Amino acid sequence: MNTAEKLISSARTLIIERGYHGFSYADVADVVNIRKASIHHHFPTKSDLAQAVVEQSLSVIRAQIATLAAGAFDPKEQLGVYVAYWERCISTSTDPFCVAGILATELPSLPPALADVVRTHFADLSQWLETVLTQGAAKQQFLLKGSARQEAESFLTTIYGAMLMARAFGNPRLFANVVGEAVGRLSV
Amino acid sequence: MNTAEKLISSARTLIIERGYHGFSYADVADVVNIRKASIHHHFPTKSDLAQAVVEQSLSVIRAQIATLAAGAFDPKEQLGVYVAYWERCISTSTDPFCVAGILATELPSLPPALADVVRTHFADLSQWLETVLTQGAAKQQFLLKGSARQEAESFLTTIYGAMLMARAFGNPRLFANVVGEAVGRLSV
DNA sequence: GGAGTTCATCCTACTAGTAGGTAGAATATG
DNA sequence: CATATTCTACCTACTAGTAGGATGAACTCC
Repeated sequence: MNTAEKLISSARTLIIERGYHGFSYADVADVVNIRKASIHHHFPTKSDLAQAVVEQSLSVIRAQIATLAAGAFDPKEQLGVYVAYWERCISTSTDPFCVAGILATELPSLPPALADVVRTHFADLSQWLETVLTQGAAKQQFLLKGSARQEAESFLTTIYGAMLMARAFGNPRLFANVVGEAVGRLSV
Repeated sequence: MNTAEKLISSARTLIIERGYHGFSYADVADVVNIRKASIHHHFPTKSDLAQAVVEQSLSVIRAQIATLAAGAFDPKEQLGVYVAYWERCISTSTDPFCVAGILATELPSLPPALADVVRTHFADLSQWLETVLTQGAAKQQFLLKGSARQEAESFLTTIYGAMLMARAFGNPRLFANVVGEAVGRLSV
């Protein structure tokens, strides 16, 4: 892992723990063991650093969307992998929150360029989910009560709400319980 | 409205917009039109001020719990009032988020005393909701698929998740849509 | 192949500005 | 008078960001 990657990684962890306004270059410098000023060589501003963190997550989502466009995939399996990913993150407490979720809370006070990336993250994520649900319904894997768009919004509400409630109640298992029920409701 | 109340009110608005780490005494001083140092007379520390904000919300919840204990109440109506309150807050953009929800996101980085009040807020809120659901099920107003505790956790997940998604997607109507569906699922 | 040059990286030392908080005097208010 | 409230003035610690230099690896050119 090169320096830039280390900076992104530690910034990600810090944002998840404390939010954008809750961490500083000094914190990152301590973790990566580099001088504060050196961070500016890689990321001129704090917003740039945070943007890089979100863009890293975004690239994963975009890769998934590309897989979808490529054709053959199993919608139910894709949704399962997505849910399992977060269940694992939260139950093991390694990055127990989505960085875009934390930043979304702070959206009105974020630098405009960073806010844009966060909004793009949710736009792309919901587009991916909508496609998965549409394709899954066509294959009789899912039973949608409303439009794919509505169902995607509801499902993301559950995912992000459950992250927040797991944190509020100090109970990582809450996530798996609540999300598991939502998946069950979606399945035929 | 006396000075302390003004301070609490503006701190509430600022926390909702920017989070605990995103506002300062200088911001509050600007809004209330008072010197920064004068705030310390009413609230010695920033944590004290934020605690007062959460405790104000908490007292409303506790009043509701007391109403429940007193006996006669209509569970379905109580839930309707709760949901309508937030729908109004979010659609009119006057305090479009629950202050405890914002602070819950920041929980790991909050001063311990403040974190305690936030956790108490969620403990009391879920207790209230659990009672409402239990009583409503007894009166055949609600149909619970799991335990009242599980249903309360799921419902709060929807409420707080929908607040977050409404902010992330910049669409206040998302809240009413998603929460409305959750209420429908609960109703007989 | 050696000399000069460019470039990325990281450093020390610094800036202006803001953070939360304090001391003590001035001013209201009962 | 006494108490509550607000003020000016200040403090220390920290913020993001900058200036300018040291190091060393890679590239060019004769």
